[in-house]
Amino acid sequence: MPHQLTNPMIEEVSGLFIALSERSRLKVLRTLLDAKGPLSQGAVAKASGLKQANASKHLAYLVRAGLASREPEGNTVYFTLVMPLVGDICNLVCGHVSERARTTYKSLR
Amino acid sequence: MPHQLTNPMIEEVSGLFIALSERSRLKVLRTLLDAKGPLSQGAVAKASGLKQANASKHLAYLVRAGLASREPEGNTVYFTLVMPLVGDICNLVCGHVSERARTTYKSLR
DNA sequence: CTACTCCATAACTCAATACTCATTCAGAAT
DNA sequence: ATTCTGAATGAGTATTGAGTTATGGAGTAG
Repeated sequence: MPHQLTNPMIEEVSGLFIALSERSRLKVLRTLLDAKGPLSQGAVAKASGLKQANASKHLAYLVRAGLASREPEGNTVYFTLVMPLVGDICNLVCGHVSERARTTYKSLR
Repeated sequence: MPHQLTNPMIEEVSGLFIALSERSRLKVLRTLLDAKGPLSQGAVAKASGLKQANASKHLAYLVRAGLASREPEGNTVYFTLVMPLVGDICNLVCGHVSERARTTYKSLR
């Protein structure tokens, strides 16, 4: 049974997609997705090629959006992806994108 | 098997999510989703509460993004959703959102 | 031809936000 | 106490994009 896209839902859905629509944030997500465990902010910044302040903001953003969790430990702060949705969406969308790429490629031959 | 979020893919994925992250565009999508057939631009604008010029831009945007198709017919232009992805994503995300709403609600009692 | 409808586009305004730099703060180590 | 490291935050800048208004074009009806 398909879900209905009600007006109040549009707010939330929009928020979620905004969180997922930014290149830098996607890099952070990929980093967290690859590392299956928690990563410190520094590690995320380094792996995704962002500066410290920027990574900090994007990570905070993801936490606010409910996509990541934050756990301080001593001096450093560890972030983990809140899995179910992100993985599913990535699979779905990446599948679609590569599918489309394949089709486009074929149609150009 | 999970798909890999490669660097070039990030461009595309980002573009797709940007297309899906705007309230007005989501309203247009919902309108097209509800009407299972093609809709004229005017009909879309009216049903989604957007002004003509604005609806025109968003529809053009969706076509560019590969989410809708455009078919002129005489004087008017009909738009249709390119289904598979949009429906799937909506189901996935709407399901997640309503799930989270339910959880939040419960945790507040 | 004229008038009307439907759509696209340009110019503009305005708000949002990504990025950087600099600073501050907290915990750890010496 | 001082120093060092990891992280958060504020100010400032630049960019992006949504929305509106107004105009032009293409098709249709009268």
